[in-house]
Amino acid sequence: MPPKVTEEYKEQKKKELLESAMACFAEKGYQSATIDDIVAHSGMSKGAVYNYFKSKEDIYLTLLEEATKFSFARFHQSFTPDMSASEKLHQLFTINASLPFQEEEKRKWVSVQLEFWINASRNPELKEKMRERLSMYRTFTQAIIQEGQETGEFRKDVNPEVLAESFWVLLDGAFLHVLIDEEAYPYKSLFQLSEQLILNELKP
Amino acid sequence: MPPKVTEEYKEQKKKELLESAMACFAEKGYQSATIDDIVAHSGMSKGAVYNYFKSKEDIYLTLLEEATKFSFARFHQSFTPDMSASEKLHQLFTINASLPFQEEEKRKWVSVQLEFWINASRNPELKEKMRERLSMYRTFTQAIIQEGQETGEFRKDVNPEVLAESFWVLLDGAFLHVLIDEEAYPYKSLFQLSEQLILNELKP
Amino acid sequence: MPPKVTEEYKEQKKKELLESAMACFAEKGYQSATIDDIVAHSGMSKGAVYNYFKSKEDIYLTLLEEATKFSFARFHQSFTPDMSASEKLHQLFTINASLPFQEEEKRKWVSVQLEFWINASRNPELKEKMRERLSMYRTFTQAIIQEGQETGEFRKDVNPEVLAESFWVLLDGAFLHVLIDEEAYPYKSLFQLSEQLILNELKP
Amino acid sequence: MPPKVTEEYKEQKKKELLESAMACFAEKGYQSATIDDIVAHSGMSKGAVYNYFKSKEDIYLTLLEEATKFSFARFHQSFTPDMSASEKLHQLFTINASLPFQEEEKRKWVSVQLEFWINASRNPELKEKMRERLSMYRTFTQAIIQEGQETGEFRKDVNPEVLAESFWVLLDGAFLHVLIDEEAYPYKSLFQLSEQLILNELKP
DNA sequence: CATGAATGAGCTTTCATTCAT
DNA sequence: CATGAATGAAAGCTCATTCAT
Repeated sequence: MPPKVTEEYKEQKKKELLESAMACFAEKGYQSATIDDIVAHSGMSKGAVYNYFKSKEDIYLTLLEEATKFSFARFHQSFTPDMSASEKLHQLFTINASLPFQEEEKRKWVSVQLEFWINASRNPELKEKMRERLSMYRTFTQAIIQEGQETGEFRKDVNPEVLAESFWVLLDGAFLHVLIDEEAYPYKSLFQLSEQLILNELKP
Repeated sequence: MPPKVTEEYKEQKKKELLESAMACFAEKGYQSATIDDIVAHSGMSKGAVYNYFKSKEDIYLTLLEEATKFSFARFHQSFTPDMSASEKLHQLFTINASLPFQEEEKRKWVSVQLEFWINASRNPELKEKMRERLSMYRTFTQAIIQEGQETGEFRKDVNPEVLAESFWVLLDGAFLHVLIDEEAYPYKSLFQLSEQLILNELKP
Repeated sequence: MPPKVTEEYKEQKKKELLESAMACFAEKGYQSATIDDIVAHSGMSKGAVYNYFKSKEDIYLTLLEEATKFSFARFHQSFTPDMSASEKLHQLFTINASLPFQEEEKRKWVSVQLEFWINASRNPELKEKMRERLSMYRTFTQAIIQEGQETGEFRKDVNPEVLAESFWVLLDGAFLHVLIDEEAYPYKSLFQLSEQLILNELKP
Repeated sequence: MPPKVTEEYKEQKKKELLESAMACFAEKGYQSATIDDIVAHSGMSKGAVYNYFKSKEDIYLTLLEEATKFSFARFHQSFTPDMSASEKLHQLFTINASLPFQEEEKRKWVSVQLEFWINASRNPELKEKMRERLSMYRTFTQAIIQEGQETGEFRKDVNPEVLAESFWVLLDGAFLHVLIDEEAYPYKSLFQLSEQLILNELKP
């Protein structure tokens, strides 16, 4: 006889908890958000939290892990086999540029993500994880650029790695600014210019 | 050494405290760094801290305030009247690009700064302060660009505000990446490319 | 003994805590008594105190609130429908006069009560609460006097409000003196005289 | 050569300090008023406080000591050799009844006095001092009553000690009530009634 | 004597985690 | 598995007192 509680049930609970955690972390920050906040937001009991996660940090880490997976999945999903390199690059920009504006929840996500980034810079283990993650993103973009260089879409005398890095530097920097200035500044035009800066450098 | 201590003495003490605070905030983050950490680092007593600052938050805010002042002073100092707009822009890049590599202390500073940025995004009052600060930086850079456009150094069909914003997005984004990747990635080349991306857009 | 504890269990805990708090406040005064004192006296943990009350002040206020309720309940209980006004007045004297001598705990209560009174005089909000409380006591006694005046037991040319006030002034003043002189001075005779002073004024 | 600083100068300084201390104790209470409050109020330095008094408690005790002296001096001063016992009693009532209404400062004095009373009830040493003080006041009043009994002004079958005690119980109780109700309640009439209650008992 | 910066024990309160039921 | 009361280490901050100048 299998356990009373199915695996899906448990996954569902974990997911609910993660969503509540994100809302709380987004609102108050990782340190300031309390387990009680998460409990209140999720409607579950305090014990339940510790049945599904072994610590507050565990929740945080799981949250970030899931997000990276989800983010990459979205990149791959949005590509079709017949896309050119510049179309892919444009797609990548579009996905990310639209991110913080779409939904409230997504916008919150940005602050949790960036806060984690800062925290990681102070913890060797997290730092290493973050480094790998950055490397994945960079490699992914670098591959697109190289593909474009091979097909002749892009100039060949551009260092694809450094430009890939610049691509994410521009996006991450923009996220940072959006956090403070979301209503005040016309970020749409910034994202357009960013794309243009990258493409300027690539077009033959 | 109590009675009628000179004003400089007190300024010096405050400065020492601020330096200790920065070291602690840099190492553990604002929330995790404790007053006792600052006390231990500075060698002063707990009471002394509260003789000079009224709360932990006060220390934090003072730290950031001083830094902004210092940062702007440095910009202005590094300019000479005979510089062209592109020389000024180059100078601005150089100052900032070299920042996180020079000294350990300066590098720590970046993490404190960025952490404050995230915190500000969750606190309306701080957010407003940060917005003003961003605006100052943007306006400052925008003026240089416009100056270049007037002298004919730069193309006139570029929106100076958006490009000024891009300038700082690139720098702040780079700071974010440096935090995680300072040894692993050749940031010199990134900063060079960043400058080139901006100048590409500007040169006639 | 955590999950789904009965409401009575929680009430019991609160009551225990309040009793410990009163013992501590009585011994050292509100300001000087520490949460640790209450913790030590109650045998609970420091956290437990904050599970049941939100602050030291909350404990204090609850303590006083409960006491006023209890005190009034006792007045009403001790009255029977067939009592004359002077019997009621006598009863009121008896209840209060016996109060500080009966039990150690009750005697302590007097000092906590009077300390609160002084504190209230320095805090507009508490002052207002206290004023209402005094007014309740006065009105209650005034009604008895008026009842006696209507039945002809008491003289009609006495201001019932002022005499009701005098009644409590005598009692509260006596409590004050008892605090200092409980063994040294024959308070029984004082309370007898007090009653006589009031009745002298009332008897036709 | 005598010390630069005359004895009067020092007495003056002490007096100033005591006045500031009383203002602070009256406003916040003994525990909550800080040495810094007194320093701020007096305009002196923190060191000065400790030059003239050895501790905060010392200030408090001196304050009370001085007050008792002053209070008794005032009683004696207000009596003339040709006064009858009932005139003296009336005088005593008048002095005390007018006390808390006259000046703001005097009114504050009442709260400091009563707070000390409560504190004394928790400290054997202070309690003993207070007991002596009460005894002095009682004996003083008792002497007047006995004087009246001897001259035939007052009834002889009244216990002068208990009535003297009642006299002060009424006054101290009234002070307590005034603290809370100073504007709301017509205390003049209460004091009048109080006097009448005492005289009723005494007149032949 | 005067000064006021320095001290540090001690205070209230918070909160991640545990575990008896 | 679920619950939520219990725990106590640790945090920020206060303030009476000291003492070098």
